[in-house]
Amino acid sequence: MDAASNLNAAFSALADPTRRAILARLAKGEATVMELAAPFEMTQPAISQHLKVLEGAGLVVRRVDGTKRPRRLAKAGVEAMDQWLAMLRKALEKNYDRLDEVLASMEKQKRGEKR
Amino acid sequence: MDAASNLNAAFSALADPTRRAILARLAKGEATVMELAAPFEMTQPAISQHLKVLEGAGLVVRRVDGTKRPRRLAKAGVEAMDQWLAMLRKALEKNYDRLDEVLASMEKQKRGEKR
DNA sequence: CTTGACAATAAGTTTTGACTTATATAATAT
DNA sequence: ATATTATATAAGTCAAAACTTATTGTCAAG
Repeated sequence: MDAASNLNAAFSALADPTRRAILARLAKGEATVMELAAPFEMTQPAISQHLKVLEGAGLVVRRVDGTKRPRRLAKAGVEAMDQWLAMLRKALEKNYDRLDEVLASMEKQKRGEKR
Repeated sequence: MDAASNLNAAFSALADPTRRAILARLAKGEATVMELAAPFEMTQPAISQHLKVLEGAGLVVRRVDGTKRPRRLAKAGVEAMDQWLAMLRKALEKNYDRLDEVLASMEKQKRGEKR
């Protein structure tokens, strides 16, 4: 479970639109498998499998409540991706070519911010 | 090219460690295909194919210089992912009441393993 | 103790992805 | 023109992903 494999798992988890939709739903609060499955045309096992992927990526955690297994968002995975993307973002801010630079600073001035 | 398919492409592009390494290299500045291929044991066509994926995701752009086709980072894709992740991050910050965590750890302890 | 609801797992199918080798194109140098 | 360098495309292979249906495990209610 090194950092790279976490990123593999996390980014590839988000590559699937169903899983992004599940996360978006969970961003509103805890939900059971059935609740998560409802909006989709997929079967319940399919959703369970997606959830397994999301858990493996550290993006979601499971709780036990009777026969239910409500899920909620987990910080771990989101933070890992966030940090990696921050690296790219930083590089983009630093390396942009002249044109980008001019355009970017013009944009920023509109908001009263200066780099 | 709607927003969702951009996200599909962008996240799935980042799911591959070779492609993340390519992006990390490009974060240091423009590079040709051969330069990008050098650190890997893969063949040149494999790298060209990875670059095609990255371009499709709007993460990388191509320039023409003689027979060379140097690549550099592009903002578009990074920003799209960034915004999506921001949504999750926000949800996590919002839901980060200690109550959730306390409940979670209580559940965990209560799990007394009865068969 | 049986039943029904909730969820996970198994096994099979079909797409999709990441490579390979071989070949093609395009600009540059000889 | 021909060769060389840089890259792209084509075609095929193999593994992994995303589903499906069928089945199983587990709890809680009657």
